[in-house]
Amino acid sequence: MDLSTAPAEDPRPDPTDLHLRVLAWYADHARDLPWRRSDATPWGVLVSEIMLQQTPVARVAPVWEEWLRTWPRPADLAAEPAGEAVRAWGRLGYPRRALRLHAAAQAIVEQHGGEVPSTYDELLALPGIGDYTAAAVASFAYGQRHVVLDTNVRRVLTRVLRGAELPSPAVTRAERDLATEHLPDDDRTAAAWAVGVMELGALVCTASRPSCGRCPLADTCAWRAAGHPSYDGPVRRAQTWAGTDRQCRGRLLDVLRATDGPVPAQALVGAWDDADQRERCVASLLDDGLLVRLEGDRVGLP
DNA sequence: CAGGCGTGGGG
DNA sequence: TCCCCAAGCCT
Repeated sequence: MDLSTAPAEDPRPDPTDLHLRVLAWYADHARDLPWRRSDATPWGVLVSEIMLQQTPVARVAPVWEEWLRTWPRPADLAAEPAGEAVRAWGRLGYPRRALRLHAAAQAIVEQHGGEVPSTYDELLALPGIGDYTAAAVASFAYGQRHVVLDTNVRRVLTRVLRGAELPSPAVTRAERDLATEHLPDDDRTAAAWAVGVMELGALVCTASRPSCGRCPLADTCAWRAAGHPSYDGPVRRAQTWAGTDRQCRGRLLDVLRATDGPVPAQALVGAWDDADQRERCVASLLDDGLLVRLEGDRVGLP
């Protein structure tokens, strides 16, 4: 290559080049996920995004299929008691998401005529929908241009553009600015870029053991060029599990999911030995609305 | 804003 | 076995 006529070297890769590489890679390697099919509705996309918050694709897929079969439109879910959503949620984890999705369906019916709203601000106002999910639905379901910053996108951009292994625990202003600078200008390309970078992070540029040999951005990746330096930022405290309220709440709710209707409060005793903790968790589940107390000293799903 | 909130699979 | 998660949100 003749460098004598090349322009001054820009250490940063050309955004358009990144876009083309990611779009081409996605066209060849994207997974055929049900919520990406051409017949998927905005409601289907929204449901998938809520379910995928902290839960792997493999476990979401079958529940999503059944959910959409049962409640193909927001109004179908909104007409049900919230407990039916909690029951159908099964073992996806974080069941408060089921409650919020049900509440979102009701808000969609009451405030948006039963149609999933298309603007970021309207989506953000729905229960259970934060910055990421609002941007994702607006982008994936409605083809709009938004900065979609999930853990996958953050990791890819951090590696390729900043040369670090992992992003900081919380999104910084500089990180968001960087993502914005690299967003394609037009809606269509920006939406394709968002889903493409996410997929690249999920399949190739993974948190552990990334497959740089299969990465379309390998030869422009700052992290790879730097020799894959290890993460040196603040360490997020490892989450304990055994004996926590989270485990206790899960056990308690599992009793209700396993039966059709309400159960005597006494039926929860076998689910957790520590009586104090059990009562505290029952109280918190009641407070969250995941559990309701009924007459005759019984408890049930809402 | 740090901490709470489920679950089951893989290294 | 034990540890680390996996497309965050809310307070």
